[in-house]
Amino acid sequence: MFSQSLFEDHQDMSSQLGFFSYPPNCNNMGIISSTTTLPFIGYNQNTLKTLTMIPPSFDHSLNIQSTPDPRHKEDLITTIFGGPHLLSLQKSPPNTWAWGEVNNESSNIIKRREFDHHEHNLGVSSIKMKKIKSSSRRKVREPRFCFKTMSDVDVLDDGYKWRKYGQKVVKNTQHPRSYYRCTQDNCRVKKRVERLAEDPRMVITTYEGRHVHSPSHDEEDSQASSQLNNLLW
DNA sequence: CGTTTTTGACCGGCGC
DNA sequence: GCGCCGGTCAAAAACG
Repeated sequence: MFSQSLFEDHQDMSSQLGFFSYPPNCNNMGIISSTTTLPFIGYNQNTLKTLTMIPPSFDHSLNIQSTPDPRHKEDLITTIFGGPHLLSLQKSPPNTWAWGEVNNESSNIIKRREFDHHEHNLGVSSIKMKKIKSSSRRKVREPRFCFKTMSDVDVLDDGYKWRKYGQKVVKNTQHPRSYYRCTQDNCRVKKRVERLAEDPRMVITTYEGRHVHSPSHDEEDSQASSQLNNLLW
């Protein structure tokens, strides 16, 4: 299972409300923050598609669905979080999935429902809540989202075009961290990629900021994602 | 020849 | 204030 400390070295925890992992049992993990975000992820081995992000103001209740990805014959999971409350998933008894509505002030779960795993076929396996430190005013940060993937390749194809602008060896690790910026004009989104010190088979990818444009697909790519974008926007 | 990568320099935040 | 550390810059090299 994942521990929170695992990620404290990799990203700012101040806005973190929880994390989830996908697929279940689970080489992939996302951070859920109050300021972002909800990633929309299709996962297929070495390819990860982050298709869209839901703006924070998106006033919507939780909507989770799992649909087959026609290209990859693997499940695609949709998660939408938004509105005044953050909604989240939790696996409590095995094979039972629950979502809770979360009070942003207290981080307490104020609603809780459960439903059967098979009925809804969800891919989210766990979520854990963490209290937000609310005291000190801090510098506004671009929303961040990070996950880890078991992968031989460092840079996963996410549909966007990136230019590397730096590389750094970080303390107590043998693998360097790489810094990328989105090549689109006026788009300031960055990502960084590194291997997990404790397990170099794992790649950690962190995105920062929101794209001001849609992915620059390579020809074949657009069908599924545009359908899904239509669904969401 | 335009674009991307490489890589040491530079810079700012933070702890001491 | 100083040194460490992580993030970014930018000139040169590499790439296609």
